[in-house]
Amino acid sequence: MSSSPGRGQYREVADTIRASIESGAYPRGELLPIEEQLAEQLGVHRATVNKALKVLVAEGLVRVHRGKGTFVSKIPKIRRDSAGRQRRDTREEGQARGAFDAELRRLGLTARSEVTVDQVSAPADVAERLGAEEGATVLVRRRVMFGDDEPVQMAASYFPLDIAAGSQLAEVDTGPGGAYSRLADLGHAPALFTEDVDVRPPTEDEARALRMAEDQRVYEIIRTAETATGRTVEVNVIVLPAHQWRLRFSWPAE
Amino acid sequence: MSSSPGRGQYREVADTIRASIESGAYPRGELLPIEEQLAEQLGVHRATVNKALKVLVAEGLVRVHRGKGTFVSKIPKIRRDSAGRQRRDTREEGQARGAFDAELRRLGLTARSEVTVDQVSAPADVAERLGAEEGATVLVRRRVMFGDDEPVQMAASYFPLDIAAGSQLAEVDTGPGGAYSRLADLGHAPALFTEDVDVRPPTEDEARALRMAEDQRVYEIIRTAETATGRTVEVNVIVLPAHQWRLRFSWPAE
DNA sequence: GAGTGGTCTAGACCACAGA
DNA sequence: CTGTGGTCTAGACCACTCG
Repeated sequence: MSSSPGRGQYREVADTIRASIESGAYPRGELLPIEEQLAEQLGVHRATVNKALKVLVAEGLVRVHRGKGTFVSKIPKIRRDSAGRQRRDTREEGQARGAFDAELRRLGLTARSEVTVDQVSAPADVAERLGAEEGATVLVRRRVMFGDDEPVQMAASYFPLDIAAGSQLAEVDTGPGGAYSRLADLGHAPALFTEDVDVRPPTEDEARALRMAEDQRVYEIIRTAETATGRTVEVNVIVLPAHQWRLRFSWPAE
Repeated sequence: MSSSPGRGQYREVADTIRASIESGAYPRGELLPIEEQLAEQLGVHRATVNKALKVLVAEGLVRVHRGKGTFVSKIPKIRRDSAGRQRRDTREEGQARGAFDAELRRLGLTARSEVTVDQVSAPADVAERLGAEEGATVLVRRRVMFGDDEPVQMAASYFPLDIAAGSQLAEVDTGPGGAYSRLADLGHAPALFTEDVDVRPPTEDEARALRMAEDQRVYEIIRTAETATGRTVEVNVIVLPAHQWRLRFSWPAE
């Protein structure tokens, strides 16, 4: 490794390894050489290689399994289209679910998700958005979504009990058209969606559940659905590994 | 520093320093003690403090000026509302500009921006979105926005020459209502907006211009404006330090 | 030139995975 | 038990800022 164009030898090491990966020297899902070996090949100390690999981890290009080694990532960028034309096309079996499955099919991955339904005391910010009192009991539908058995999304969707209790929203399968169709059936059809998007390091729980490193980032998307009368009938907290997703929004002018 | 709850002593060090900042021990804009001193106070090596500070930099809580020291950040989260109700309220002097000024006023910061106008050969992705040939000449309006003299946004807005050449879009000041009003005057009123949102490490240029560290992230937002006839009349590439911004989108159901 | 952060090497020890 | 990455200390040198 000669001297540096930018600063930081580790950046140059990162560039070299990135180039190797992109040239196909290490295919998707394959193991990289161990750090010690890379260090020797490149003529630097292992700590420098370690730092370089963290750059690539941050970019989402590689994935480290401690004790096993460093792998080239399998998952390409997943697209999420929040509103607009594509939504309608993929609406067969319910909003997010149908779109997610279609998108993963497009990428050649197998989609799977795990759903649980519970009643919990609403977190403060959720309660506030629902216009409920802090600590009020609400229905929560939690979903973890996988692509080829790697977790790619966590979501927790909250509904007011007076609407959701005893309805199909409290069942694992919400039926045709998904949760929004059920809300409509119940006389609370959403008329306006709002999403607040934030980017932050994952919490420790999130890092574990989504198999992320601490120097990666997640999108935290908080979606609210309001009826025409202005009542908020759903708050959905969605957490996505930022390096795996691209978001799309569209809306009419004026 | 005793043993760790999570792993990594540097995380604990980061927590300690974060707590000090949040308790007000180090006010906004003030210098932290130097790394050597923090290391001594906390009984760890300087390299460990350095790593801990990188965590706080990643979160946007502190800002490092090499050779000067480490400061507590001055800029709180800035909100950007892409569509929906708030847009109309703040539309006095043109879209983004008016909303940006209003938001910074709300935060008690002084807004300023620098605009340049040029004709350039369109980058490949911009050309594609504009439906132009690669390398076609287009008009570009570049803007850097500041809050209290810290850069908080870069944007490059591209227009087809056949629409923009010789119009007020080629002037530094686009006049009342901003660029979209001028497009409307010219018979190309935008009817549909689309934004693609991505998160990535800053390029070296971006890191310099936005005074960011390499382990921070930017939002890259690519906005396109289409007329009712389906022609794309603007492509705007917006780069924001991710830790400084929260994005909001809203749209009607169906 | 002195102060301050950024990085590198060297070597050690720890934690986790798998045979 | 061995292999692999994660981190820590120690000490050094460099780059940038400011007087």
